[in-house]
Amino acid sequence: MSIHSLTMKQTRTNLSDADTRREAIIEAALLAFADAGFQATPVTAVAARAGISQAYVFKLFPTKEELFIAAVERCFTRIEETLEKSAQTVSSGDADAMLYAMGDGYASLIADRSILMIQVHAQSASDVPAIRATMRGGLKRIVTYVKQRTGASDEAVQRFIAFGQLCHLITTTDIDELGEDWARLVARGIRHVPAI
Amino acid sequence: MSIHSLTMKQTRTNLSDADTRREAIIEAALLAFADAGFQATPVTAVAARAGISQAYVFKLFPTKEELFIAAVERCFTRIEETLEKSAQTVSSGDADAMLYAMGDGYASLIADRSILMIQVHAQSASDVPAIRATMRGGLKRIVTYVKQRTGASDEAVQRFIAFGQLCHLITTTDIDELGEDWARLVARGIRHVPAI
DNA sequence: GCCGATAGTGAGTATTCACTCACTCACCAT
DNA sequence: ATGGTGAGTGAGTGAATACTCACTATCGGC
Repeated sequence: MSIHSLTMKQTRTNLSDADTRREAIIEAALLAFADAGFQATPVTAVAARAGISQAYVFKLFPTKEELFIAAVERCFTRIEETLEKSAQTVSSGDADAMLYAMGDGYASLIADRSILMIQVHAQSASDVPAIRATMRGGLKRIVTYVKQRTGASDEAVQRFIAFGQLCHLITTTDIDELGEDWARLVARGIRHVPAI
Repeated sequence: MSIHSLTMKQTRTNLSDADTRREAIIEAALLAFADAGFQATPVTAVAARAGISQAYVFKLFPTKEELFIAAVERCFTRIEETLEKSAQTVSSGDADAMLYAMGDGYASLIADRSILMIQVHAQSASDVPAIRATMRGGLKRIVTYVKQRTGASDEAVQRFIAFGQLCHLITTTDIDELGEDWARLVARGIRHVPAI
């Protein structure tokens, strides 16, 4: 695929249209699957969002599973980009400050829910081997990246991941919109950047 | 319903009473839904597990949604029971020791995966309002129970919940069966009681 | 023995959806 | 102009499945 686009590059003035379409479809899939999950989202919903016929989606992604996996992979890529951006706002010495900044960055990334929900849905669909493998791969990327980039202790990194998961629980249950004491306890210290 | 079963209690032969069947169905639902989630589990699977016709399952639980919710509720009940049992093994003064014991108890409860997976699936299906409400109710029960019973600080209770969520991630991705460094970092200190 | 009620089911129906296929169209090199 | 290639689609198909209904079986009480 990449070889193909490379060899084509000289003869074509325009970039390959199929790759552009793939992009559009992945972005549409990210949003569509985030809404209702792997099983409950028909690929017609993805196609409609991308403004493309369902048949062509299947030509580019032969199965719904591959389509979903592409969306999950994209989600992890976006998380890494966000963490890196946060890291750059902090001097490279202070591990805790960098972890904190990354936490902030992640909190605002998931403010629009789709990045968060894709992960929750992928976790739920992880009885499908390829999906579980993708989740494992994504987690590995993030953990090793955070550990190396911040140089924080194992405990701190583990805590970082654990509180990320807590964010997911808070959002899926909507408890941050609840005024009750127990809810404030759970959501304490979790930052919110309201979605625009 | 309970009045009825009381008056009927003396007599029985071939047919069982509806409450017994409800019980059997909820237990079957717990296992069946844990396998594949709300959307991907047909209620025929629940019926088959309970050894009952699908039509009768629908007579007792008018919609699949209600059936799933019953399973989720049962899951939270079982968690509470387990936490209480753990609490009783520890003297009532030491909040940290009690939280620790509860963590242990929870870890062995979710060793068989079904209690854990139901929660993950429920989280994923939480765009269904009634399911989200059930999750919120269950979380409320657990948080308020743990806080009151242990008397631990808000921070400690929040951490307890966060690391529970981390357990879910570890299990769904199977990373505890991985020898790699990053995986050990994430799973460090999480206890495992192997399923029998 | 029969009656009223409760337990229980076989055989549907209507719909949704993953995936397929035969086809058209736009473009470009010869 | 022509033929070849890749982008793109309309119209299916077959299987799965949530839910229904008309029906039978079993029971306790009289």
